[in-house]
Amino acid sequence: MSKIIMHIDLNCFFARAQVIKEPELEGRPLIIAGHTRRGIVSTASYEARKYGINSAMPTYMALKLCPKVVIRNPDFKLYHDLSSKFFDYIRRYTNIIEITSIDECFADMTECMKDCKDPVLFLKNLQTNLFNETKLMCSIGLAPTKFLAKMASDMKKPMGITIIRKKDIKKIIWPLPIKDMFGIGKKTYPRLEELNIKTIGDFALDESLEVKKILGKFYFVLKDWAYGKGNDNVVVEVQDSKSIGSSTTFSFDTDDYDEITSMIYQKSVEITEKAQKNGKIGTTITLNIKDSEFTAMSRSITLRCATNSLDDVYNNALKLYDSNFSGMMIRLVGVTLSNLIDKKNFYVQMSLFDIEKHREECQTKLLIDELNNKFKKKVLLMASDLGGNSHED
DNA sequence: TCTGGGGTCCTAGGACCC
DNA sequence: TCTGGGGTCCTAGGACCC
Repeated sequence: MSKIIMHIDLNCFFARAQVIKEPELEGRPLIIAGHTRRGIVSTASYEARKYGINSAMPTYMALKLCPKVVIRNPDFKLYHDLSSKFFDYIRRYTNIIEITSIDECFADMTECMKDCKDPVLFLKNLQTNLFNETKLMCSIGLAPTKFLAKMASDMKKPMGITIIRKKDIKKIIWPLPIKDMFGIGKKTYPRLEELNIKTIGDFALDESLEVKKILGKFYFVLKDWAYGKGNDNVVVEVQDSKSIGSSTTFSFDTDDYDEITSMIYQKSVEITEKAQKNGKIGTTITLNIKDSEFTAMSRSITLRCATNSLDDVYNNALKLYDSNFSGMMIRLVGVTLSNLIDKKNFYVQMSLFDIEKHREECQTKLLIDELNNKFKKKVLLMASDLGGNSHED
């Protein structure tokens, strides 16, 4: 017996949220965008899209296409509040919901729709009631797997409802262009098209080694998806974040040491404050750089002891900058803390030996190399204590 | 006036250990 | 003696998603 999985996605969420806040913007071309030299469009209202404006387009280009477009900066507090209302609303139907981003989720509707005679009417009511209560618009997909539900919700916007049954896969999913398949992005689809894979159906039927090579182990996942055999397990638990990062693009590329390092400091402050607030510590500090040619680079260091102290993060990020990128013209700089664990689990992750010998260092800014050297010496000492027996394979 | 910012996951190569 | 093989961790880059 297959499950009934719903995917529900808020239509132009950021733009819609702005209209809810400023109702006089209803019906006008509106973009949520950074209004700076290098700003880009985050979301465009349907009225703005009529002018050819799209997400990820530079703001100046949007202005060129539609000089009277209304521009608003993102308001994440507003989005967060509306997003909570949205998920609370869905929970009235089922508690089995998996939140995949601020404006979309999967819901396992198997129980709540098991005796439903008219699923379209049921979903229409869900959609209309959400609109009446919150003024949020959504598109809904219903299918036996998460992949199919996601594809279904994408098919009609705004306020669409699409149901895909297993027997309809070849009719509804297979004719879609391969670039519309979830998981196939702008780098991969041209390569597949070159191999004559133009639609999802072409991919489903293809057996060639070249395609396998392009997709790696993802190939088998996608293949399952295309045949309706994908994952139908809606996972409720919020998974712990694995990294916390922050980056900024300079208005003008720069090689100014003070400007760059003070930005690295600022980024370090942001991520350590967030980590501290969330009770997270991490071992790996990464410095992200984009140069004038838009080439992304990164350098990282993994510490012996997890940390979220500003000193640790900033000093290591600075060291990575000094030794790799100093003097280079830079467009963007970012700092990321990863390999995160909960601070309360910290001591579980370390042996007693580590803690006793290095309690002090772990809380300050001792680097992995220094620690490693100490460990090596200690290990050698221990080995000689044991009579110097060493194992050879 | 060309191209934001927050993430996740995968890959490939190297170091190191046994 | 021209030199295995498995496992783990780390690094850097890349693709994708919202």
